[in-house]
Amino acid sequence: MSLKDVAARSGVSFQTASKVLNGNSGVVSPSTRERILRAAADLGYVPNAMARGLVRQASVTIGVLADDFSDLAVSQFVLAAQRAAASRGHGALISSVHADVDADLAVRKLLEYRVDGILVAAPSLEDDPRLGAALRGPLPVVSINRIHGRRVPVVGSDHAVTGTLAAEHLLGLGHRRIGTVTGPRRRQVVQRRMHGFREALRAAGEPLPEQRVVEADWSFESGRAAAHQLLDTDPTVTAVFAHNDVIAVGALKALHERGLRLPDNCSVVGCDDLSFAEYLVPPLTTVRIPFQETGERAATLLLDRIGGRQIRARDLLPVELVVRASTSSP
Amino acid sequence: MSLKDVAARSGVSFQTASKVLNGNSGVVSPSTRERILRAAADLGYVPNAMARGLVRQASVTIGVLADDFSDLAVSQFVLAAQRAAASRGHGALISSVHADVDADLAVRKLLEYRVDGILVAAPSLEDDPRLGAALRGPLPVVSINRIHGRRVPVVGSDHAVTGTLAAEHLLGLGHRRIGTVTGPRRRQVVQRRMHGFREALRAAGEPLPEQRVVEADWSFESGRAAAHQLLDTDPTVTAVFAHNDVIAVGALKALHERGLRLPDNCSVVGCDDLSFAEYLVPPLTTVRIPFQETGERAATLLLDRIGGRQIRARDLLPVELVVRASTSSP
DNA sequence: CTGAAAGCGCTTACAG
DNA sequence: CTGAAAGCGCTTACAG
Repeated sequence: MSLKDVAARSGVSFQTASKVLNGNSGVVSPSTRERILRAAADLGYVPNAMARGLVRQASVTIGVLADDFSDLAVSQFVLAAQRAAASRGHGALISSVHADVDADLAVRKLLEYRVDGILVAAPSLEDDPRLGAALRGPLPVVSINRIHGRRVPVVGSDHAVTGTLAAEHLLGLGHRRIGTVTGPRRRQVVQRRMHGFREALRAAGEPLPEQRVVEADWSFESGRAAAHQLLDTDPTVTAVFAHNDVIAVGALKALHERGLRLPDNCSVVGCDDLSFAEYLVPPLTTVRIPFQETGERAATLLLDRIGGRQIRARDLLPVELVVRASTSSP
Repeated sequence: MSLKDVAARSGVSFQTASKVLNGNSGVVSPSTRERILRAAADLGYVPNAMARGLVRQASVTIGVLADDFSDLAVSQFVLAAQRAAASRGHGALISSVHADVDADLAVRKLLEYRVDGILVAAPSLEDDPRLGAALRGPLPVVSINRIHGRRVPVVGSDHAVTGTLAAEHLLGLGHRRIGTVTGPRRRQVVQRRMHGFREALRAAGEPLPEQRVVEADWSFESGRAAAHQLLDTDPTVTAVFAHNDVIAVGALKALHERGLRLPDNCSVVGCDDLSFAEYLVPPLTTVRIPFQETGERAATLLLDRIGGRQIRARDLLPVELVVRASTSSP
C-alpha cells in the first residue's frame, strides 16, 4: 500500500496525494481532497516512515541508551521518556548496554537508524571513555549521568540535597551515631550524596567517621552484607542512610537477622521511593527521586534541542523526604 | 557521510563500495576492498538503515507493544526481548499502551516505521477488540497474552500449573482452610490459575468456598485491602495464595496490621518471584514465572517467524515453586 | 488547483 | 573485477 495506490484510486498524481495526506489543505479542491482521504482510508494506507525520514532527513525517532531497564528506577525513567516522546510524535528505539554488548555497538546501531537524538540513562558507564567517544558528533544528546569527555546536558536530581535531607531528618530525630551504606564509591551520584550527607553531619557537630561508611553495589544482597559489616564494626550506630531503596531492603533484612527491631533499635532511611517502599514492614522513610518526571523532562529537553532550541546544561528536579515508620527517635 | 563519500575517497563507484561494505567479498580485488574499508573507517561511515530498509523492504526492527513496562514483570520481559532482538541484529521500537493512547494509534506508529514484526505484552488489552483489529494483516505477531479475535502465537507459562503448585504446596504443609487473593477475574491468567488451584483443592477433598476468593487488581494496596476482606469474612483461613508478589506484599502488610505473625499464624504464597521476594521479612514463598526467558523466547520466535519459519501456536515455559519462609505448617 | 522532476541513500540485478 | 541503471516510497521546490 503506497501513495501511488491511493493516488491511482482517487485519480490524481501521487504527489498531490502526498500533499493532501500531509494536511496541506487548501492546496487542493475540497472534492479532490475528499476523494483522496477516502481512498487512503479505504485502502488502509499507512505512510512509510523510512521513506519519509530519508527525504526529510529526520527519522522522528529518539534513541534511548539504558543500563539495565529491568531496574525499577531505570524502567520508570525509560517509560516516562518514551511516553513523552510519543506524545510529541516521536518513536523510541531502545538499546540496552551491558556486559555482553559494548556501548560503541549500541550507539552505532542507533546512528544507523538515524535517530534524531539520544537519551542516555547509563550511570554505570559514566567513566567509560568509549561511550564518550561513541557519542561525539553533532547529534543532540541528553543524559541523566555525566558522560566521559563530553559536555552533554544533564537532567536529574540534586544528589547533595538528597544526602542532606537524609542526614537532617535523622539528626532532627536525635540520632548522633549515624552510618551509611553507599552505592559504588566512584559514582558521581554516590560522591554527591556523601558530600551533602557529610556536610550536614559536620554542621551538626557530628562528623562522620570512616568506619560508619560501607560500600554496596545497589543490590539487595550487597545492602544486607554491608549493613551487617557496618554494625559489626560499630554496634552503637542507631541509624542508617541507604543510598537506594534496594540497599535499604537488604539492610532491613540484616537488622532483622540481628534481632534488631525497626525503628526502635535502629532507624533506616532509603532513597528512591520505589513502589514497594510504602508497603515494607515497617514502611520505609526515603528520599523520593522523581524518576518519572526526570524521564519526561529529559525527553522534552531532547526534543527541544532537536527542534533547534537552546537548552540549559543542567536541570535538577527537586527531591523530597518521605517520612514513614522506619525512622524514629533513638 | 554517505556511500558516495566513501566511494569518492576510494576511487570507486558507490555501488562497488556498497558491495564491499556489505561483506560481499571476493567480488572485488583485495586492494580495492582494502581501500574502501579504510575510507569508510576514516570517514566514520555509518550506513543509513532507512535507505537500506526502503530498498530491502525490511526495517530490521521489531515493535514491542507493552502495557506498562515500569512494572517489574513487564520490564524484565521487555528487556530480555530487546536483548534477544539486538543479538540478532534487530532494533526494538517500543510503544506503550495506556489510558491516554489507544492501541490503534500505538500499532499504527509501529506500522509506519514498518517494523518487521510485533511483540505484544499487553494482558490488560486481551479483551480489547480494537487491538485485535489493529493487529489484523500479514505482519508477524507474537504475544504473551491472547489477542481478541486473532489467532497469534502465544508464549508464556502454564497458569493452571501455577495455581496447582501453590495449592499442593499449602495442602502438603497441612493447610485446609486456604484462601486466595486473585488478580482481575476477567483475565485469562487469573481464570487459568484459579482453575489449577481449585482443582488441586477439590482433588484433596477441600473444595474452595467462594468466600475464600477475593479479587484484587495487581497493586500493593488492592492486595492489602483484599487480604483484610478475606480475613474479615473468614478468620479461620490459615494460608493465602496471592496471584502475584505485589499482592502478596500487600497481604503481608494486612496480616501484620492484624497482628498476625508469618508464617506461624498464616502462610502466604506469592507468584512471579520478583527480585524483592527473597528479601522480604519473611522471605516470600512464591511460584517463579520466567519473565526473562519468556521475553527471550518470544523475541526469538518472532524473529524466526519473520525469517519465514513456521512456529508453534503456543509455547509454555515451566514455572517453579520457590519455597521460602513465608509458608509453614498451620 | 494539479503535475512532473529531482533527489533522499541505499541494494540489486544486469552489462561490460 | 567494476560500473550504470533502476527503483524502494516518499517530499519539496518548481512549472504550468
